[in-house]
Amino acid sequence: MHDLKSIRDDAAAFDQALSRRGVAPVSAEILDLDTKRRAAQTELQELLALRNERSKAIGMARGKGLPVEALMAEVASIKDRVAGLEVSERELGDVLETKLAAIPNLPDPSTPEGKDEHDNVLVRSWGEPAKLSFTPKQHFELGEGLGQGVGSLMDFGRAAKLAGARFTVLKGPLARLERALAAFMLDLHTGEFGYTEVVPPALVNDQTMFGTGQLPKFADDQFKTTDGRWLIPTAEVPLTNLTADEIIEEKDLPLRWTAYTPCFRMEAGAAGRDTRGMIRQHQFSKVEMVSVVHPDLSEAEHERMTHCAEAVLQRLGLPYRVMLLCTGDMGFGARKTYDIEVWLPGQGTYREISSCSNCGEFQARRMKTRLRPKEGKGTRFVHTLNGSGLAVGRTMVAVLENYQQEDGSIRVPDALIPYMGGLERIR
RNA sequence: GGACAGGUGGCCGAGUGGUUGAAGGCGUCGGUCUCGAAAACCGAUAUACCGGCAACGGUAUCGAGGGUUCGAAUCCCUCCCUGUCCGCCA
Repeated sequence: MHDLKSIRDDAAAFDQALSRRGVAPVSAEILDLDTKRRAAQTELQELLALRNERSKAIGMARGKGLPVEALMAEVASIKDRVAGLEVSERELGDVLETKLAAIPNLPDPSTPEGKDEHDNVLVRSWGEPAKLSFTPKQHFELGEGLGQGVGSLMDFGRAAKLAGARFTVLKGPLARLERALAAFMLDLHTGEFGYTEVVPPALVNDQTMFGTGQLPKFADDQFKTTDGRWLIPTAEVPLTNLTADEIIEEKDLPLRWTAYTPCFRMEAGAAGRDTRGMIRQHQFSKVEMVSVVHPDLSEAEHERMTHCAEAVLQRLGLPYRVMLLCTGDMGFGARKTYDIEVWLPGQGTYREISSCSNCGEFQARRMKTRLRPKEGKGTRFVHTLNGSGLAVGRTMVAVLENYQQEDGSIRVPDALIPYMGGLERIR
């Protein structure tokens, strides 16, 4: 959500920043609505002031036993005009809100301009893709080769029977691998990086989805329940909204939260993409990191958070690269995003496994999350950040493909062996 | 799901139609006192928006949204949430 004052102050700069994202100029329309709404508001408030003043006078006159008929007639005439102005002020305000709510965040100056993922910029890479003496398999070939029949460790067929396409059933050591990965990630983020573990609701209301920017624009990407709630597409939604409608003391910042939750996505626009395997599912689990920070510190926090996500891959020995997303590939609420892409030997390519975004005050304005500074008066909007630390399903894919052996078995990464009850090889 | 009781400022809590943004207390901040601290005393202490260069003025907000009224924290309706009891249940 954008600050009307900032659009008023420099409409050209606002439109220019939006144009970097390929969004057509909107400031003229917004400012026109804003002007009309403020005019209605000012007139309304003047009338209300008059009404309040006269009403008080009625009360005082009554107290003194003086006649009040003339005053009452005057207030009655004000009332009709108030009703009309209230309607037009509200309608103008609603239109304005609707327009504003659909405008994406402005890109940070350091976000490169570009059309799509081809214009993303390589920031750094870590690890060397292993040179294998055999032709590596893709994760689903490996997974489906483990176990047989109803004992299959990675079972897409029975998942389809239970729920349809884009679901997976994991069993035995692969089911445990999912749990091991999640526990390993949570231990790292809580034990070494200062995040507090949270178990949030996986179902949230409209307001919560609005706060982080999923609504109103992206309703079609979400699952909605019959009682009007939404299945979270990411734990970013409940974690970030923990601070909604709050004024936080500066001394209590930064807030750093992590949660392991299922995530649900329609994948409406992804027909035909990643149809095999568990890269793109309607349900997947993810360990998410969220930070709520003082506005002056969000850039540093963004770098820090990205390193926290990278640390997971480093300890698992999985090669990756960090990409700075261009304006055209960035999400609705972000002003700057790093994607971490892990090397998948079976696919012979890097695939996204984490996305770390600085949303600036964009979400804070939608949520009404402010901070009270130690010094000085008033409040400021906080900055919010979120990042995957990491997508658990995709991390499993990466482990399978990078640790595969020629016989189709999977070596367990050293860091995970304790979490696997000492198991060193999945076969 | 049923019955009852509630939802007031950072917290506790008063307030059942009139000059109440809201008594009182606690907390917090500033000051007096003190070598310093405690205590005591004095003062300050919500948010958003509108108008204004500013000083300042105004509007709204007592869970949310409607309604009644000249005027609503106070009366009516709907919804949400909390508590207690009952039912059910992982």
